[in-house]
Amino acid sequence: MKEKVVVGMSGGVDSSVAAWLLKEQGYEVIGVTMQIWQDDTEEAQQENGGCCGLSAVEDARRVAWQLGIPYYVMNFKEDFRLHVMDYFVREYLAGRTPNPCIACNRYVKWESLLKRSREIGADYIATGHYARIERLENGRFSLRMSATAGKDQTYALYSLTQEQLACTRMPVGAYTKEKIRAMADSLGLLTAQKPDSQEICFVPDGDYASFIDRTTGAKIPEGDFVNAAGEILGRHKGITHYTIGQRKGLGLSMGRRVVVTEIRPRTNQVVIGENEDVFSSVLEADRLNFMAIPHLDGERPAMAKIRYNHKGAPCVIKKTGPDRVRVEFEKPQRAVTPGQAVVFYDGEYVLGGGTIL
RNA sequence: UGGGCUAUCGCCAAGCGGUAAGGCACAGGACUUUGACUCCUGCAUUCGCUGGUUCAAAUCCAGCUAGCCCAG
Repeated sequence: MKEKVVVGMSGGVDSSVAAWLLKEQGYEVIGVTMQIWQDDTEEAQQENGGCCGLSAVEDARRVAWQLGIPYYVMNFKEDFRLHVMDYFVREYLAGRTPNPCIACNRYVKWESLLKRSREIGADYIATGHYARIERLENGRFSLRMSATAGKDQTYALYSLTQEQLACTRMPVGAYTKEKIRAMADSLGLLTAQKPDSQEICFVPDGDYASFIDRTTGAKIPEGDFVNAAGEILGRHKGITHYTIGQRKGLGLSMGRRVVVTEIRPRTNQVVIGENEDVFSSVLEADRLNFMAIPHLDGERPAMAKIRYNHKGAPCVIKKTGPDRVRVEFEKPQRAVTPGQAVVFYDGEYVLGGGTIL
């Protein structure tokens, strides 16, 4: 009896090849595309699909047909709205900078999709992420960076639990992006040449601030740009337009590069300072999840990434509470931003991670 | 209406007779399954206005206009 796996198909190259690889590995594969934000009525479906757009369903359906596997579309709009879009808006209004992809992975892709997949008899779920799931000597499951150096997606997956990792497959993690495309090409998959997705999928035009305005139904109020001394430097377009370390789009010509150093939702102020002011050697994080280790005892050295595209920096993690750690970097890091995730690594393996406070 | 100073891209600012630096801002692109960051490209045929001197002026001269400062 073959083991059954549900592959989340986004309509892109990676998940297309993932489905094929699993079939090759002997699984009974079922293709599923998660409908998460597309408006039923909105037919203005641009070619810009992101990871879950319009053409996504058609492309995924065709690939499934090419591979000869059953294919379904599952509706996760409610979960997505609740755990991703609402969270996204809430965080920005609170002056923090959310990472919607991480929330989507955790709540929608793994919680909801896994649950629904089990309901239809699947043993596993799989995705086209560039990461490897491995079982360590200590018996725990962990994520290992993908074989493609510059294309590692473990950062966005740090919140997966042991149970979730145990029943997940990420077949493309063992290959390079080039190799995956080459496979898609030789298989004649129509998604072979689709460009990588990017930006926030539910904000195709990239104007997330306007998206927040539309969602809340109210224009986010303008406010003052101030310096550390409290002097007013100008007017900002609403705190949702900014994040720590940002220097573009400020509209301030101070004669030198100037950046956002702090966002104060209470007073609706955005603090401006020098680039040097935005470097920090320490950070605090909570909402922790551990992978390679069951929990943290005392302290331990590690490499930490504070954003998706961060090379990682050496640090020491110190437990400061039941669900709280203090991270001390060897060297100051630029723009440690509340709301973003900090993910710890031991070599290529994910130790765990949390949300920056 | 005595005296002095200054007027160069949206902002700041080089230039001092030889045919308009740079920075910031802005725009476009690259990068990127988050926001940012970073990188690349673009951005004054023109120097407050009008004349004059000169082969040649943003650069010298004159007048005008505007702003600032000091005296009244």
